Amino acid sequence: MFEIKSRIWVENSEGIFLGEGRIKLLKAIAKEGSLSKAAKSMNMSYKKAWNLVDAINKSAPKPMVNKSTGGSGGGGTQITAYGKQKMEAFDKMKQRCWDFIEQQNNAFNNEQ
Amino acid sequence: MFEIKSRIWVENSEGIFLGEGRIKLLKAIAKEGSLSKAAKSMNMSYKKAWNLVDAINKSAPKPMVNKSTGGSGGGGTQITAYGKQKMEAFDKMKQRCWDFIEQQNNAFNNEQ
DNA sequence: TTTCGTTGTATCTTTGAAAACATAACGTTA
DNA sequence: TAACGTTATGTTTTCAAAGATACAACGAAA
Repeated sequence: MFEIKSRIWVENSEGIFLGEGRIKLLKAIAKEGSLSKAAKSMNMSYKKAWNLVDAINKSAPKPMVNKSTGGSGGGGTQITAYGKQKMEAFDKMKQRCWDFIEQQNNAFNNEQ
Repeated sequence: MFEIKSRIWVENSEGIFLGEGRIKLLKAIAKEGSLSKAAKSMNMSYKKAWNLVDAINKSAPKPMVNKSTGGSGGGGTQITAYGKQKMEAFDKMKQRCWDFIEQQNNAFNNEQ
């Protein structure tokens, strides 16, 4: 029995905007309140996480995160309202695609 | 304006069965009649092509290709009837998924 | 002004995948 | 049996991505 798998992401002219890994990181940032803690919670190096957020920023038409350096807690990173909206839009879109692809399993396995 | 991109492939318990690259190679084999010519036509090394076909064989429940070594033309590789059927099934399934994903572009770009 | 936990960068090392290279085995035909 | 163009397989090299390490900059609070 075969199973259809897929990867889905969103691009614009500036490059990749959101993908499954980036969404996972953004969710961790929203939960942890900082990029370094988010990276740690995912067992990802800080540098890799920083590069991902940097790439997101470069392709995003409006800021996805607010970063602050220094201050009482050392700083931190928050997701903007725009960022949250795009994250939700991605998740919904991905789910619709997954649901559709799931239906295709039967078609592929039964096709003569 | 964002664009949704995707990669789609088919697995079973033995590993990856068919993906977009494997389908492209199988089509070249069907056209050329040999693995080495197919690889050359795609600017792919023979070894890489051979490894791909080997992986396909290992996950396929029934033979996808008939290979012969030696003989008049040195041998060759043909796609079996089963192979052709699965290639078509994959292409149709992929097209349905792409059509659906294409529709999601608007939904993602317009979502508030 | 010292401390703290962040963000921001640079550099070096490791690792894994891809490519490049080399060569054996095969079987029909001449 | 020699030649040919395949398939089959092993070895080495190259290269880019990932990871590891180190350290500077920041700014509020004590």
